[in-house]
Amino acid sequence: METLDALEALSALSQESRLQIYSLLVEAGPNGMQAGQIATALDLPPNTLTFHFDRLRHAALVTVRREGRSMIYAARFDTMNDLLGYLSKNCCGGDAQKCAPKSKSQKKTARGKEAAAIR
Amino acid sequence: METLDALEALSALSQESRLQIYSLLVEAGPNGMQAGQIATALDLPPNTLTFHFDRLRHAALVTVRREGRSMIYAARFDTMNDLLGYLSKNCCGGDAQKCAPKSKSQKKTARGKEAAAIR
DNA sequence: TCTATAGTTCAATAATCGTTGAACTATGGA
DNA sequence: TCCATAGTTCAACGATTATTGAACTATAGA
Repeated sequence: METLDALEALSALSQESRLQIYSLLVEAGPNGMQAGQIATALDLPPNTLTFHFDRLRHAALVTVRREGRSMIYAARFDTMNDLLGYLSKNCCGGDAQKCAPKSKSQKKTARGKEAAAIR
Repeated sequence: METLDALEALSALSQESRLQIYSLLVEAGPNGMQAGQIATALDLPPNTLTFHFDRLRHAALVTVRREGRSMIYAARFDTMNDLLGYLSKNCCGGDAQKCAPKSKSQKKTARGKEAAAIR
């Protein structure tokens, strides 16, 4: 995944309503969910919802298909997987240890340092 | 990690300059980097840089300490690790398979479906 | 003490983003 | 064909965000 794609995905997910929408769609699984169901669940007006869906769609985080009168949105798990890969690669360097949770003894040392640092 | 913390981290990383800053800091490792070095590397004025550092700091993605006249910023790997955990848990559901890359045969089927769907 | 270096703070501005209301399109059923 | 349901489009508005210039604070060295 390229930096610009990651940036679009991060932007799409960095908004409360959209993160909620996306979470619902992930729970719903590959079959997706009707737009109206999401509107009800999150109490969002239909035009606002369309706006957010568009952003998620442009970030390749969801797909849509029509089914009768309903639009069915579904999460694109492949993109989330790519994003996780990007963040792990570009934000943890080659060294996976850097991102790994610290062991207890290491944690203690780290805490001491952190306490001294300005946050 | 709570949803609101994840949202703050995602917002902090969803901006080009900040993602670049964070990447540099990750490369630099636990010892961090002088603010001035980052300013030079990314060609950003000092006040703009301070603004972005503040957002990264509030999202708990970096720490600062003073060293003589320089401010040394460093990535907080623990937070990135928490964010990856959050995204995996809340965005991949209990079923890690959902986020896992598809096998070749599955990919083919999936492509057919995707082609029919409106993006 | 004086000066240079390294960043921060603050107010102003421009750009982007999210929400809303009103009008519109698409589909299904009577 | 007419009506109801399900969403989309578009323009307008307010809120948030990023950038900039100018003034300021903190530290080091002469």
